[in-house]
Amino acid sequence: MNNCRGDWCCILLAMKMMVKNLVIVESPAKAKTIEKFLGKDFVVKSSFGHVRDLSKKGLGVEVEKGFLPQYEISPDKEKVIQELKKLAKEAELVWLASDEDREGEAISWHLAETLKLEPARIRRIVFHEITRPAIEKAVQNPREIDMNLVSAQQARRVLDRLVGFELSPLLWKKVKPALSAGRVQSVAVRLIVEREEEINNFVTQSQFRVTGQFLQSGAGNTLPLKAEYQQRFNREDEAASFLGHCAGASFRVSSVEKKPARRSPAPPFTTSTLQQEAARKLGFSVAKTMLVAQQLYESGKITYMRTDSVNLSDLALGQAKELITASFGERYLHLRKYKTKSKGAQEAHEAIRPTYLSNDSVGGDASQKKLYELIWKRTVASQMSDAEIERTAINIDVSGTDQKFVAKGEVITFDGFLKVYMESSDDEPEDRDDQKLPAVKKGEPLHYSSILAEQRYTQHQPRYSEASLVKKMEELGIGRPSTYAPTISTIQKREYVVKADKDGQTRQVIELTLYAGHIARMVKKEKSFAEKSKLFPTDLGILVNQFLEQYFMDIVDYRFTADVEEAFDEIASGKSHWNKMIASFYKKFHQKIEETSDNTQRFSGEKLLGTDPVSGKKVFAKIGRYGPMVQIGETDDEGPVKFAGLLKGQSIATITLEEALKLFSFPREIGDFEGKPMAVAIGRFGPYVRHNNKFYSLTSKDDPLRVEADRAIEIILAKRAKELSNIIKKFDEKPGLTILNGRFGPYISFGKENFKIPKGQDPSALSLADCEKIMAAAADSGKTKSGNTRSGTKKK
DNA sequence: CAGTGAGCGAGCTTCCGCTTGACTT
Repeated sequence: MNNCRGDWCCILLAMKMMVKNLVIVESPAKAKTIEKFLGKDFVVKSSFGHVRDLSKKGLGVEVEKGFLPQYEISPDKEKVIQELKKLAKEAELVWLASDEDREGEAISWHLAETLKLEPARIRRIVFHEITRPAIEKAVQNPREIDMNLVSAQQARRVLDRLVGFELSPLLWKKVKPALSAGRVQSVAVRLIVEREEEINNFVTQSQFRVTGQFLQSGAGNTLPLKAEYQQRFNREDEAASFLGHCAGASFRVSSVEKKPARRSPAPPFTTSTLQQEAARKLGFSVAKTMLVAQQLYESGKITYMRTDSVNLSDLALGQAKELITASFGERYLHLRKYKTKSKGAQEAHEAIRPTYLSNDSVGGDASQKKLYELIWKRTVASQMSDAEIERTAINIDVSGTDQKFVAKGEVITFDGFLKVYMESSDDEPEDRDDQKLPAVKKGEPLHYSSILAEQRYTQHQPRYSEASLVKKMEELGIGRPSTYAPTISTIQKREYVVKADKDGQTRQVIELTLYAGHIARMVKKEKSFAEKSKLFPTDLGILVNQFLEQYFMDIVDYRFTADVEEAFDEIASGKSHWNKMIASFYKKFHQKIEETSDNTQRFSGEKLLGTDPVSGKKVFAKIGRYGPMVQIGETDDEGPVKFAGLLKGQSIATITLEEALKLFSFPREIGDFEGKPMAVAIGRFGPYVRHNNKFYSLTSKDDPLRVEADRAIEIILAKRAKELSNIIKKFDEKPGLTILNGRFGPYISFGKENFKIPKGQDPSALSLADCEKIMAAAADSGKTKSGNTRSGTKKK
């Protein structure tokens, strides 16, 4: 509550309180909770994560001095450090309570260094759950900072910096400026590129699947029995001849098999599984899930949302026991301790769970409610009994063949955890075996009502969604709960990957139906499954991946992270020195960087498309400084080389000579409007219409090659109307000054400058004098602001 | 915001992990 607004206030506060014990944790929400447990001799503050990092200038590592890291206080942490320094000075003991993992240990060490704490005043404590007994136990068992673990973190940090800051500039030089590469992101891109290659190389095959509807021969009022023949046919004539055989065959139940089965609940949520389920069940992007989870965490509704642990505290288990017994009864209770399966897991926190399981819903917006409910259900279900199922298989003999029809059914005899929650699957739900089966006896004759032979196509692997990519990365041990979402946004921001939909392709499906002794043939149209919000590699992503695979296979190898993690573990256990580990890696890596830098050409992915019929020059497609483009002619040719950028949706891999040549038709004159010519052209920010020296962007639905005058006029008029509707007020006395409605609310536009209108002022009621006052005030504060703000603030 | 792509050369871009606000033309 005591928000310090100025230095004097902090000093007064510190003098008044004379803090005996200062506890520092990573997260402010955690600090608030813990303070309640510890009593008034303890002040709990947060470091907001790491407080120092390698210098942003240059490598930030002095290679010659045994890879000595050059640490700097992160610009956005100066203020926190100031405050912590003051409190630490007063305190008798400083309790460093960052997480118990590699990064957490390093945070404690950086704090000790930055706050210049004498070792005697430091108490390092750890806890895995935010409960009173856990915190009290932690305070009773302080230890020292584990320098081996800190070394392992420095190795991790330095390795990532060396890889990222040596590879990226090489890409600027060889491929395109402002690109990036790194241990995590480059592998993520590679996964997507390789999946796309698999899909391109996939050859669809089809088979005929035969299913029959059978009836019992006695009273014709029983349930139909849907059964699948256990053999599939490759060719239509084979399927047809089998149906012909069935027309005259007899059918008999050869056996009925019943088997009990169980289904167990999924473990409580980790970051990765929460992202996957929220995507499947709620349609959330990975970023949205994290945003909403953060809101729930900050309002105290759920435990920490960046975790790789499936563990629940005893407190939570107790709540689950109480709730399940009271709501569903003893029989539904089955408390379990789950163990993580992912290899790199560091388990510094609990699984993601509701703070109070007795709240089965919370307030907040719709997204918060839905996500909370999902977490609640998953947590409760994880402590409930297995579902019990009876699986039945009815085998049906066909006279004259040795294969059988099999009807499968499933009956839930005890629902157990299914009463609350069922995990979804990424796979297409292929016919579920949940039909109700009639009671039949062994040896009983059956007859068919219809038998269908249906052409089925094999399907390529699905492309990755954000969430399924996270799942794969977790399996490979690449990235951490705190970086999954940012990594996915980075590879999209670099334009290595785009999120897009793909319509299914229509194809023909042959259906043969045996009904009342006759076979009917039908050809139906079917769409192969469409993909929504999937990750597709771009030309740039494919090219950069090709570059890295060609020259730096070691880095993009799927085992690279796993291998270096092993080396970090050696350091953490004191068996090896971090500088030596880094040195042995760097020698070979840096040599390869130099070699590639000196001895290779620009890497443009150039592809010859054919010859330009007009000039007779060669036409190429490649990646240029500004992205994918086509060019006519080479530098050695006579006359100038011509260039044109690719349109959205076009790719180097698929563009034809004809399509390439059309790109040189810009700017396209498309007639006059209000006495001035209009032209469609392609600019840095996409296709646009130019008219009377003004620019009007085309929408993504417009094809710049096809837009004609009527559509162009529509676009021009639409933009004019929109601009008009944004005008709140104009002043005849001062024509250059307008009050406008913008993305961030109302503002004053004057010449080329813009001024924000302070909150609480009605923009339509402002007089010219009011406007001038706002402008003068802004100019004033602008001056003082630029006087004392730090340079190098973060940009978007 | 707006038609770049040669070549010159200035100055810029970039990594992964830990954490939240600040504040936008």
